[in-house]
Amino acid sequence: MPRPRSDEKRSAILEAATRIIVLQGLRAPTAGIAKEAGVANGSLFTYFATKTELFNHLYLELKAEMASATLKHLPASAELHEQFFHVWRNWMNWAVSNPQKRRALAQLGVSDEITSETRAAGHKTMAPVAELLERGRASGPMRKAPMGLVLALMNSLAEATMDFMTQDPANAKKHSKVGFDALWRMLS
Amino acid sequence: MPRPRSDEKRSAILEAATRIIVLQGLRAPTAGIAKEAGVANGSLFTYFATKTELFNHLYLELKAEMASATLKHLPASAELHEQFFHVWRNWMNWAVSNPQKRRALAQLGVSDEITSETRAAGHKTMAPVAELLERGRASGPMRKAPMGLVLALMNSLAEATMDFMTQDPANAKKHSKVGFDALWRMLS
DNA sequence: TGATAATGACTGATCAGACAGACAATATAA
DNA sequence: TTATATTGTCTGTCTGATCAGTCATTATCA
Repeated sequence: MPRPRSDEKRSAILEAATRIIVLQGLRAPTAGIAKEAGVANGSLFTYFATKTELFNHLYLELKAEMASATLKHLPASAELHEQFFHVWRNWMNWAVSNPQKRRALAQLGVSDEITSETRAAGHKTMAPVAELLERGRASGPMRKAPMGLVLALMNSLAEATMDFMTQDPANAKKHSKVGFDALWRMLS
Repeated sequence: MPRPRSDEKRSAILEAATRIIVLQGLRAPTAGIAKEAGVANGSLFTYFATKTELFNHLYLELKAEMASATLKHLPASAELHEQFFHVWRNWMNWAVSNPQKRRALAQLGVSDEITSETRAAGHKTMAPVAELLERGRASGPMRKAPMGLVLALMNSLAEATMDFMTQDPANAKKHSKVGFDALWRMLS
């Protein structure tokens, strides 16, 4: 039997890619990613057949991690407003605590190297948040608006709030509150 | 006098760049942009010293055009709500009527080839909208929130609404209304 | 004719991915 | 147990393709 394919190296490559993407963008040479991961240039291609495949895996991994953090300890039986705020706070906390991962995710999300399948899979991970939103608007002024639009509006508020928190971390908590209140006013 | 450097060719290059960026992204070869503009690839560099300079000029040009369209026929003496809605409608109309320019602008906006000077100049063109927003929030629940955050939130709602309108043009007008009402609820 | 604009073949640099062999880990045979 | 064969992973040098920008030459004006 040969040496087993190491999951640690796989992770090392994904983490290295995150760091390098933040510093150099998606145009960064694969050689740099491999070096940062402490792996030979050619080895990278034994884990991911192409650069594009690496990017797609990284996108999904980051998206899934974000969703997982966002949904942690969701109080299933609480008031909707409280559930929503819990999710929002988790979401914002993840963003401020992981600015690099978020930056990389943003770059990947804009790139056309990410396939629509990967995007779809990524959206799926946030489905529980969409459900929450669905309940939130059901009785409010947006009850007749298309769900897709409402989702897009919420997402955009979240992203804008995260940007602002990251840029001014000292007042992050206040900004998070402002963002959430804005969202809630929008919904009800 | 020598032959004057043609403004028409300059514009042709900028328009060609817009089209090519939409189709191929910012990595598109300059040769392709030159060809699309009906100009030799070397000539491109008599108008713009580097690819980066071309991108910066294009960014500003597009931003300025958007601002100009947005502020057209602003009814200076009307109610704030009406002024605001007027601006919003112009803004959304420009976006739906110029999806390519908007796409190109989005790609440029995310790129790190655009300098902070260029960005600052771009923001300046939308300053009147910022003023309007300033008045809009002055009496509402966001009166104590940082202006930068309020601006970012408005922008994010606008972008999300534009995306949705572009994606479903048949109902663009309805979506525009939903977006604006959401913004207004957020502000007051 | 003198001055600048325009041209397009060319170059030097860059990089994704290929490839041929090295190596670690086991399996088998005596 | 020791020696050898077999396996698939890992390596890092190499290559073919790509592209931004150059430059010697030509075209176009006053």
